[in-house]
Amino acid sequence: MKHPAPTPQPATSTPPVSDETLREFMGYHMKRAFNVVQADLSLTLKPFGLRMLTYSALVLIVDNPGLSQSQLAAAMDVERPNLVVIIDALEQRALIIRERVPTDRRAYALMATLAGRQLYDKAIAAVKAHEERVFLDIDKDTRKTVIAAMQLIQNRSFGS
Amino acid sequence: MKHPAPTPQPATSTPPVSDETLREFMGYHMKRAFNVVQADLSLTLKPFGLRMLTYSALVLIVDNPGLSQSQLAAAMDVERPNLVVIIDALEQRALIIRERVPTDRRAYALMATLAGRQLYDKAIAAVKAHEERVFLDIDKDTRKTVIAAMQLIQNRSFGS
DNA sequence: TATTGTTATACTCTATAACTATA
DNA sequence: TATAGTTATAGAGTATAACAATA
Repeated sequence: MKHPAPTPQPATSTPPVSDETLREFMGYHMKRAFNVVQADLSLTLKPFGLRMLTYSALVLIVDNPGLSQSQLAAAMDVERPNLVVIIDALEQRALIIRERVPTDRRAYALMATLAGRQLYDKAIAAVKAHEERVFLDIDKDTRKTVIAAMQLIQNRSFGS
Repeated sequence: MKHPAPTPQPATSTPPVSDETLREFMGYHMKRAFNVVQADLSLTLKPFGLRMLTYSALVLIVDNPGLSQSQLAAAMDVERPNLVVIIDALEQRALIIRERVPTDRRAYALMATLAGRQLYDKAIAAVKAHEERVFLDIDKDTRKTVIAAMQLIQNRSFGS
């Protein structure tokens, strides 16, 4: 992602590149907007040593103490192998612990530590501020409309 | 991305994972929805041997014949080094050509070949069908609202 | 047999530094 | 000196196959 427009354009420049064909596609607008959101979210989480995925995993573990890695992978819509490094990162920083489930010794119960819960609080506050910043120009009703539309896309998800 | 819910859940299963905290964030809904769009777009483009980025590049080159790689990189919001492989892929399939600009022999003028323009037509038709499929449940007014919101996010983009 | 977590692997996307050839 | 394109490289995200331990 690039953040500002780096070239002040001397007014008598080459004609700008037309993206009118792509702008007819809603997916194109979604991608470009999400790039902006994602770039600012990354900057927001960096002081906490978190990335989008480690942040999401931490939040889900705090909110669902004892869940397994398989459950977490399903919730985050990532493959189990990719979750391993995410969990490793959180565990190495002692934000979460892996504890063997006595009734099923294949699985781990994931639980946040006190440090994990404290970081959760701080990170969530920062992400809320980030969203207020990024979505400042979008009024409450529009936000609800957007969220409802995003949920319709997910439900479509190609079972239904 | 996983597409259907793979486990029919025997009704007396473990409680589902709660993502209520994350669901308060619009960025979370944008990401999950875009994942669905992106997964279906990839499947849509695969028969044409295109990925999202090679498709976008092809469209912009057809629509802006003679543009330079720097201009294209700026339009696509990718770094110049990353564009090289994208352009290479299109050129190796003879969908576009690189032609030296006589007035500035550092730059290439990118132009689509006949095959490139023909693939452009087919790919755009397929992507339109893809969007009709994925956004079927979203009515016209809502689509306009969503697109307008996405554009507001991009304009925010952290110069302004 | 099936599932949990893991390793190994590979492909894509992204970002930076440094080079070359031109300007 | 600055820019266009390139190379090399590294970091992330994502996907599949195959394995050990356990069910």
